[in-house]
Amino acid sequence: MALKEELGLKKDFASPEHEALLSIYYTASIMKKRADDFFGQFGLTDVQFNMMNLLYYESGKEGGLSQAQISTMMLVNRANITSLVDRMEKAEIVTRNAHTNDRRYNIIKLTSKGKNLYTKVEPHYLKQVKEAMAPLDAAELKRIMGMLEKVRRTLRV
Amino acid sequence: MALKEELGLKKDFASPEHEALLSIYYTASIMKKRADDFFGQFGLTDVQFNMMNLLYYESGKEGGLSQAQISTMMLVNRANITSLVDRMEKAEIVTRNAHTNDRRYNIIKLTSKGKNLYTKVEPHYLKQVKEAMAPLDAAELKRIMGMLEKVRRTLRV
DNA sequence: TGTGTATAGTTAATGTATAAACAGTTATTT
DNA sequence: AAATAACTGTTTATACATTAACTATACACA
Repeated sequence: MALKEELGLKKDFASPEHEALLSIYYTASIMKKRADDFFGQFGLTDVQFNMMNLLYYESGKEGGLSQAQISTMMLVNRANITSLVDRMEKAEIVTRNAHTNDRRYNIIKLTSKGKNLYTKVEPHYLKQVKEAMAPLDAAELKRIMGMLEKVRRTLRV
Repeated sequence: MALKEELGLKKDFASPEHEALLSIYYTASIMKKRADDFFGQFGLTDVQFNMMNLLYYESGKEGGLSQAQISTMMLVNRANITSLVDRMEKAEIVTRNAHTNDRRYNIIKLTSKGKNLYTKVEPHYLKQVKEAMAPLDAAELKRIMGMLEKVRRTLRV
């Protein structure tokens, strides 16, 4: 069933370009809903898990990341990170400490509770990801990533 | 530049499936930001324009749509539509009237101001869409839509 | 005829996103 | 050294997303 039917529309899309753009948009929207449902089981949101992933794998020699670094890697405004860290600090998943040399920075780190939760959830998450993308074979995965990269390059200009 | 470099990550993605999923997610996120910037010129958001599009092209014999119909076509919870219509009613873009036969329904219609604004913005929007998707030729557009459709089918189950 | 069920819309609590304005800290420049 | 610029994080106002609980209305059927 094509997007038009999935949304219950009567009118055709204005152009193949429009249909493709909306396909990307709505597919991402459905993926996000599924991810949020999944992470809800563990008391997390998809955004929170994403931040935990960054802290787990991308931490620098400080053993953590600044809020600005996190916002760059998540492609969101840094104002977001303030409240996101607030919530996760309250849940005892991360700590927030001033950088010793440069007091402009907060260094965010996973607590041991946060690390344990991350390693517990990650394998289940990666299994879900494989299942979600199962209809695409290796060549298709490569092709779709290439096409999306070209689109992003155009959008970034 | 691949996604890993775009986000400034050190570690590789866990699998091609994971990278592809995040490619879809982040591409949609960048598209949304661009759309919101674009519609901001006209005092609109992307979500508001999307609703105007539905009212313009998908209205039934009532000459409008119910909030439940709108929420279905936008793939969002109906609770969203209450405040969305509130804001657009305030901006005099739409009207909200009780259905005469079934008073459970609100019928949402574009005002003449809303229609004028829609027809003014639409051609510029469609031009932007063509530009954004220009790096993909007709065959690629078809291919990416087919792949995304397969993914959605798996996610919906 | 009345009772239970389904549907539409609203509200409240919560999470995430933006932009703009601000304070504090550090870097640069003259 | 003092002035300026750049950067980090926070706050506020606004928009949009969810779920759960609620009211009102309509329908189905015993």
